[in-house]
Amino acid sequence: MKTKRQPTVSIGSEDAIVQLADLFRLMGDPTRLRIILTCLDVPISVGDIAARLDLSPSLVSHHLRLLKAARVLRGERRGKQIFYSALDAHIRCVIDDMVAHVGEPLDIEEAE
Amino acid sequence: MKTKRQPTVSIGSEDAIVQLADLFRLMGDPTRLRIILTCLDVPISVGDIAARLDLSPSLVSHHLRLLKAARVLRGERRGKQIFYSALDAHIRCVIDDMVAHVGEPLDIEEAE
DNA sequence: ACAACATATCAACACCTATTCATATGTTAG
DNA sequence: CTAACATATGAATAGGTGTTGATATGTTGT
Repeated sequence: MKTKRQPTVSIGSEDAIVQLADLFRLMGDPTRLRIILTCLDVPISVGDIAARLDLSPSLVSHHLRLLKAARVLRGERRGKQIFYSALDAHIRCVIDDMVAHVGEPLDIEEAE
Repeated sequence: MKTKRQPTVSIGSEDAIVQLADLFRLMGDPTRLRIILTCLDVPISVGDIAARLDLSPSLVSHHLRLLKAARVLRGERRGKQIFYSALDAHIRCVIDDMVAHVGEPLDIEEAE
């Protein structure tokens, strides 16, 4: 019996790795990561994201298209505006795990 | 009482976001992600990584430098060879969560 | 219908980065 | 010390990508 659970998708597959890397790359841009974080709490419109993060609506929309295509966020039309929110809770888990990683890696010697 | 635990690092900070994005960006390259995955199981030398992934030792070394600097992997010299392994278990958690995300996001309509 | 607003798309540029090849550093055995 | 191996580093290049500004699409009101 192994302690670690079997992953849902076989990691060895080329396609799976590329798909995973695509998602990580999407979160690897500070602007896009900010947009993701802004959408995690509550659905928010494109204009409000732009205003809160001090970005042009055009840029926000560009990033939202990528995030929507990658199924990180989903957009729901409500009148003129479109409200974006996280598609599921996994992204928050991923971010929390990474925050935990950043928070405590300083127990090894820092030899250079 | 909130259901979600407080993150270890305040996400709102600019530096924290950039640091997180840096880590995600590192995992956002398929070659680097493959290297990370190869090191997760057991410490492995640069040459063995290159051989297993069919990459040049030079390229592997380049990526390992970045991953070591970002504290994703650690290198331990053993004779002529240097064995790389994950610095902590968080990276595996991050990947597992992302795999879970990839595995089950197909419950919403796929309208295009 | 039109006007006003919200969002999306297009093209272009500047910047970054992954890869390759050559070379350097470091380690062990003889 | 030299030779052979393992890894690291440097420069150069090709391809990718974030950002901007202009324009287009879509929606609501009058």
